[in-house]
Amino acid sequence: MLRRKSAEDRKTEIVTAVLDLADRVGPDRMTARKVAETVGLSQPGIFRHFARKSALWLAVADQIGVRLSQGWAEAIAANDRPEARVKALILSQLGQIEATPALPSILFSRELNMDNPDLREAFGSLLAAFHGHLAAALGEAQAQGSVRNDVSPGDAAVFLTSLVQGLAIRWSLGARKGSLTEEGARLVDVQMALMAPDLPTERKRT
Amino acid sequence: MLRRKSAEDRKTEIVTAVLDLADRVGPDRMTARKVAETVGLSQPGIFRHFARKSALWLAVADQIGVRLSQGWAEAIAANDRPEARVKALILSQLGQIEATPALPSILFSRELNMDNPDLREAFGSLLAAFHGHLAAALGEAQAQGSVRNDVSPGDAAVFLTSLVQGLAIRWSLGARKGSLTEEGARLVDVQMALMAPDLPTERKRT
DNA sequence: TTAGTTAGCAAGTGAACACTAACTAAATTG
DNA sequence: CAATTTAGTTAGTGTTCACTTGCTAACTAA
Repeated sequence: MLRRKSAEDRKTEIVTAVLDLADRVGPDRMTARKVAETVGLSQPGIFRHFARKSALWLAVADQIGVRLSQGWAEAIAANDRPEARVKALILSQLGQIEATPALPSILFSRELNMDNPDLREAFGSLLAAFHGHLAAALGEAQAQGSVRNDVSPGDAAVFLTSLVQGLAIRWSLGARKGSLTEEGARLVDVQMALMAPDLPTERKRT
Repeated sequence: MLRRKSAEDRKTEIVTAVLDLADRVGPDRMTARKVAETVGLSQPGIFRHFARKSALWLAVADQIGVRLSQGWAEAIAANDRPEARVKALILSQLGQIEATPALPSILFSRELNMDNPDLREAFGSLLAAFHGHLAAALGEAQAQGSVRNDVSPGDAAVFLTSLVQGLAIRWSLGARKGSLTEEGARLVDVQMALMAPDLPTERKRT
């Protein structure tokens, strides 16, 4: 009558359901009951796989971490020029947010900020890693002269990570109309142009 | 025996307590019970003043709106030069966040995003107003030649509001070490320098 | 002084939550 | 094919929540 799945399959199924619910009803309204309904189990069935809710969240963070890191690795591997790497990193991040819209709200969930220090640390490390990748690429770009040297790579990375977060907020509050990645691509280009050394076309002929 | 306060006084007292609690325990953990304890009332006493929790939140949004708008007005009035106005606007905003650290988390609270559309709209308007003030000042700055004209005022405003939000996130996740306004002042200067027209000192002599 | 208003209370209600206990039946393994 | 393991169940516990009911006592105005 009832198909039983392997624990491994169920776990990933549950994690997916959590991300879906975290988006649809909010991270702190994601209850065991709702997860159970979406995967077709009884409510206590969830706790068969994750003894506590916090463990469930950590599994979610783990999966997100894997996905983000993969995206970064691809962005880095696929681009020789460091400026192209910077842009690819940001587009990858925006793409992940678009595909997993719960991401920003998890970052501000009560679960992360108040109840689950491990979850908080997991996301903190992810953000730091992203910042690190960006700063590294920006440093290289600067070394080879494609970025002005009156801005530190760290500061430039702050501008760009902030841009990602700011865009995500605008996109979220604005009912998610339009493409996040398209708008992001345009604005990254503008910001990179601001950080580019003086171009001949822009240089005033004195 | 028990001092009774006027409803008006109590209301502002309650709103203040909410902001305090929203910071200390998180917006979605701010319960009527805790509010009652901090103002020294019984739990149902809260509902004497605010029939529903959502009404309480709207009162909070109202007070925040007043405070933010005042800050913007002062920043605009106190600065003749539009670039100075831009910086003052941002520092005002960062100051408000530092003084009311619950602000960013309210922006991502379940209450705002899921339960209370009016609250969501109230904050949406505030963000739009801030963006508008910034864009206006940037447009003026551009008109008088103190901002490059290869970036639109709207895009520039997005960069700067994003910077505010990005800094707030970093500050929040980083356990709020250091001064948000100081770091913000430094980075605004850097970004404004990026957006400044070519300076003689930076212009390469061809 | 007295009548009306209103800020407060104690007690309770029903719903939702995370999680437990005790059991069952499907899958796996010897 | 039996023995064991394990993914699932139903039923329930204690807690917390927003909010209600019905009352009292403190202010206020005639």
